[in-house]
Amino acid sequence: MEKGNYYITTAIAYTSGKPHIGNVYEIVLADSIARYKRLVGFDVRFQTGTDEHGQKIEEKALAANLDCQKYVDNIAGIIKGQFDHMNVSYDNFTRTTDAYHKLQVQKIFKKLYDKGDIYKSVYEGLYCKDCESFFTKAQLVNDMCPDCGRAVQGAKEEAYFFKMSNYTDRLMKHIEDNPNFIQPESRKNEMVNNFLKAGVHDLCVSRTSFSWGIPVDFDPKHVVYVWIDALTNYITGLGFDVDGNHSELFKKYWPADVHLIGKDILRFHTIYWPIMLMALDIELPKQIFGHPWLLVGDGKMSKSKGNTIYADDLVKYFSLDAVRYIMLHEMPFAQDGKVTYELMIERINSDLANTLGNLVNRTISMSNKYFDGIVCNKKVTGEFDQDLIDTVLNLSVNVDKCLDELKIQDALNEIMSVFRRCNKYIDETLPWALAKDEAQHDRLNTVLYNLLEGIRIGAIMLRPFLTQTSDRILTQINTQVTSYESVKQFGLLENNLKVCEKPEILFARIDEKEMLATIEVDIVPVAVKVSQKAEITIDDFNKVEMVVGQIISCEKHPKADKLLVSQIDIGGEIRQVVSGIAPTYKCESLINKKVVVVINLKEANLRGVVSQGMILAGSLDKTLEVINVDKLPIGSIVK
RNA sequence: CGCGAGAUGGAGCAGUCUGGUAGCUCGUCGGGCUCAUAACCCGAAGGUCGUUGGUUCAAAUCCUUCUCUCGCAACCA
Repeated sequence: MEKGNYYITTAIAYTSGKPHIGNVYEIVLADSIARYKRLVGFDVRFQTGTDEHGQKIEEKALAANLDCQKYVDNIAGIIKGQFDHMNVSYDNFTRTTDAYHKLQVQKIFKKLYDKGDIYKSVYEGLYCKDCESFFTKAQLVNDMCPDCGRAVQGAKEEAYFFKMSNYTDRLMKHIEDNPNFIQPESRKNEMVNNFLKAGVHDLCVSRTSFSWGIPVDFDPKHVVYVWIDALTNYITGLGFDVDGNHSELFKKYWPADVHLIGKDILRFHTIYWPIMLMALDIELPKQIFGHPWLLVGDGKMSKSKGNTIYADDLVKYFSLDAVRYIMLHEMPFAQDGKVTYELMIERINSDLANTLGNLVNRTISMSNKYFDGIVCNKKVTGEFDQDLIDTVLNLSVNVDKCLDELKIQDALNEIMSVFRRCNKYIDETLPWALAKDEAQHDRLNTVLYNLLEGIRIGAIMLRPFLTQTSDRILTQINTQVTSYESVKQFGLLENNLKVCEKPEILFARIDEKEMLATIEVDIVPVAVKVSQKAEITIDDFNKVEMVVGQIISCEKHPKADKLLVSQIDIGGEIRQVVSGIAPTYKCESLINKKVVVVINLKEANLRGVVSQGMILAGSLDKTLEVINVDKLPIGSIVK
C-alpha cells in the first residue's frame, strides 16, 4: 500500500456497565475514519478495547456478588457486542486484564522506578478515620470532614509518585511546535492554560486502598493507578516491549496517527500520557482529538423515559446504517451534538429516504422502463451535463479535505450534495420527455448513464460511513468499478450493464407518529433493571425508621447549588433535612408538602449545614421526584 | 467572581481567527413535474446575528458591559 501506515485508537471503554450511545459514537467515528483511510489506500490498524481495573469495578463486582474477573469478562462481552452491532471494523480489541498487557505495565512501572521518574513517598493529607478518606484543606467544611462532619487529622500513606515536572518543559515545547497535536484548538488552550502553565503536580500512581488492579511487582500491596494502566494499552496492544523486543506491529504502526477520545479525558491523554512516553523514550502520538459528546434529547426524549439510549435499540428501530448516519451526521466538530427521536426520524427521512434512496430508486426505474435496464452512454451531451460532472468530480477532493480535519459531518454533507445535484439533474433533463421522442433516445441514454455514474461515485465515497448501503447501491447498479481511484474520473461506469430489475428500497420512509408510538411502548426505563445490591432480610429493612412528615419551611443551602434545607414536622418534632433536590424543586413548591422521611439516619454535616434525616425520592437520570403522601397524618409510620 | 463553552429567521447549525451585500439542512406557504419511497425541482415568507457602549468609512465578525443557557468541578443522607 503506497500511502503508508495509519494507526487510530479510541479510548478503551470502562467496564462499569453497558455503554450508551455516546460511548458507541466514538467507536463509530473511529471506524468511519479507519475505513476511509483504508479506502484511500492506507495500511490501517484500528484498536479499541476495554479498561477493566479500578476501585469502582471492584465495588460493582462486589455488589453483584461476582468475582472481579468474571464481572469484567461479562461487561467486556457486552461492550464488544455493542461495538459489533454497529459493524465496527477494529483490528484489535484489547483488554487491560490481558496477561501481556499486565506484564508490560509492571515492567514499565519498574523501569520508571529504576530510572527515578517514579519514586516512593507518602501521600499526606487530612484523614477522616470514619470515612477512611483523605481530603485536602480546601475540601473541608468548617475544618471538619465534608462527608461526616467529624474532626480530621493529618495522616500519611505510602504511595508511588510520578515526577511530572521532569518533562513538562519538553511537553510544552512539543505542544507549541506541533500545533495539531491537540485538537480541536480550543481544547489545547484549555490544557495549556489550566494545567501546564499552572504547573503539573507529581501524579500519585499507585493505590493501596483496593486491590483490583495490576500489582506493583516489587511492592505488591500497591496496585498501579488505573490511568497508567489504561493509557498503556495503546502500545501494549501493538506488542510494545519494555526490554526492546518489540513486535513487528509496534515497529510498523507506532507512533499512532490519532488517539480519538472524549473531551473529558483530554488531560490524561495530552499531559500524563505524553510524559509517560517521554520517560520511556518513545515517540509521541501525532494527534489527540477530543471529540464532543453526543447528547440525548432535551425534554422530549427523557421526560418519562430514561434518557439513556443504547445503540442496539436504535438499530432495531432504524437499521444499522441509519444509526451510523445519525451518529456521524448530528455531531458538529467541536460542539456537543444533540439527538432526539424526532430529529433522527426527520434526518433519516429527508437525507436517506428522500434524497438518496429515492434517487437510486427513480434512476433504476427509468433505466428499466426506457431501456430494459441496459444503459449505454451514447455521448449525446447537453447543457446541464458539465455542471453535474464537475460537482461529482469535486466530491473526493472535498471529502478528503474534510477527513483531513476529521470533520465527518461535513464529509457526509458533501456526499449528500452530490445526490441532491443528481436529483436536480433529473428535473433539468426531463427524461420522461426525452422518452416520448424517438430521436432523443440517445440523449436519454446519456442522461441515465450520467445519473448512474454520479450514483456510483457517490456510493463509493459513502462506503466508509454507510457500509451496507454503499454495497447495496453498487450491487443494484451492477457495477464492478468500485475502487477509490475510479471516483476521480467521470465515465468509468461500464456501458451496457443491466441494472437490477426491481429497485430495492434502501431506506423506507418512517412515519414519525407511528414510530414514536412504537418506541414509547417499547423502551423500558433503565430503572426497571435487576437489583445490583446484595440481598437483605426484613430485619435489615426494619432498621430503617420512616415516617410521614410535612415540610413547613424550605430554603436554598447557602453554600451549595444542588441542596435545599427543609424544616420538616414529623409529629412532635421539627427536623432539619438537607436534600439534593434543588435542580428539580423550588423551595416554595415544597412547602406544606407531605413527604416520607428517614428519621433514624446518622446526623450529617453537609457543607456546613446539619441534616437530621433524609427525604425519600426516586430518580432516573435527570428526572427526580419526591415521594409524596396525601392522606396520612404527620407522624404516620412508613414501612 | 471555581474552570470552560455557547447565544445567528420556527428547529438544528455554518459564517467570527483573516471586518465589507447573512449562508446551509429541515419545517411552513405558493408553484412546477410525474421517472420515483405523497418522493423530486423552482420560488417566497421569516433574522436590526442575546444586551450595553466603543473602535472603524464599514461590525454577526475586533474591544467593553450586562443577561441567559449548557458542560465540568464542588455538593446530592
